Amino acid sequence: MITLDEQSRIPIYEQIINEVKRNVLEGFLKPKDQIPSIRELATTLGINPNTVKKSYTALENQKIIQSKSTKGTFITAKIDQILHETVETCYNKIDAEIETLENLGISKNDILERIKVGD
Amino acid sequence: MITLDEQSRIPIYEQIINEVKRNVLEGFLKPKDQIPSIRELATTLGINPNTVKKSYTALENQKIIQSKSTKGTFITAKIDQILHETVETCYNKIDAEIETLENLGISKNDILERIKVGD
DNA sequence: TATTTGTGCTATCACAAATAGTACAAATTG
DNA sequence: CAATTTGTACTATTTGTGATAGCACAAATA
Repeated sequence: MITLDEQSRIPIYEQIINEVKRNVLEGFLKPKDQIPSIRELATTLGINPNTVKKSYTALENQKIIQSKSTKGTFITAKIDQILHETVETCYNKIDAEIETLENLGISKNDILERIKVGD
Repeated sequence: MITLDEQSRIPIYEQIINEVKRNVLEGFLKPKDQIPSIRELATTLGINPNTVKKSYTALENQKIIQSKSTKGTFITAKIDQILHETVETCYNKIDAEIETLENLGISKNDILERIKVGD
């Protein structure tokens, strides 16, 4: 299931890219699975087909999907392929925030304690 | 010192806002300190004065600076005023990334271990 | 034959960011 | 006094990106 966040600063076409990756990661999509056609997804999301096409082209360049003329578009990436980069990106963002907090004078122990208890 | 990241998706006027706050947080700027005039900062950064003005107006609305006609612009906020919101924002971002990682099947313990050793 | 698929292309719109330029009043400086 | 610098205010324009609109084509399918 692909959903969009209208408020986000992230453009729609990038959100679609992220959503497809998320669906693979969560096991909703597996290799050889067919994803919605450009026109169908555009209709579902209430957006223009060209916007979906832009996402699909990018995903194809990243070897995550493969489009076959007159057939449809299919998943090629395995979970592992996407997992690593996603996890790394997450940790990088966390590290950056921690660095900011440390620069504000907060000790790493305090930060870890606060993170441990959660929100 | 105010610097910009050309590549960032964050607009220049927002980057300036963040930079002023950062300088206060790091102790480079204190209450009553004068910050560069609109025209001067614009020249330094190689941008349009109107862009700087937009940032200063926003900062003034947030009670972080105060502009005095013909005098200049001055810091009013104390560190504490900005600290709380900044820290909260950081933790919120971290929490969001952790949630993503947990959704990918990584245990909180694993995440904390990875964070503990750092980058 | 009609439909659906991906693909490709051009043109256009919409919006926000940023720029350009001008002008004014008030204070400072020389 | 004259020149400069300050913030302020305003309009118009440019720019870049995202998104839309619309058309057309070839190939496979039903």
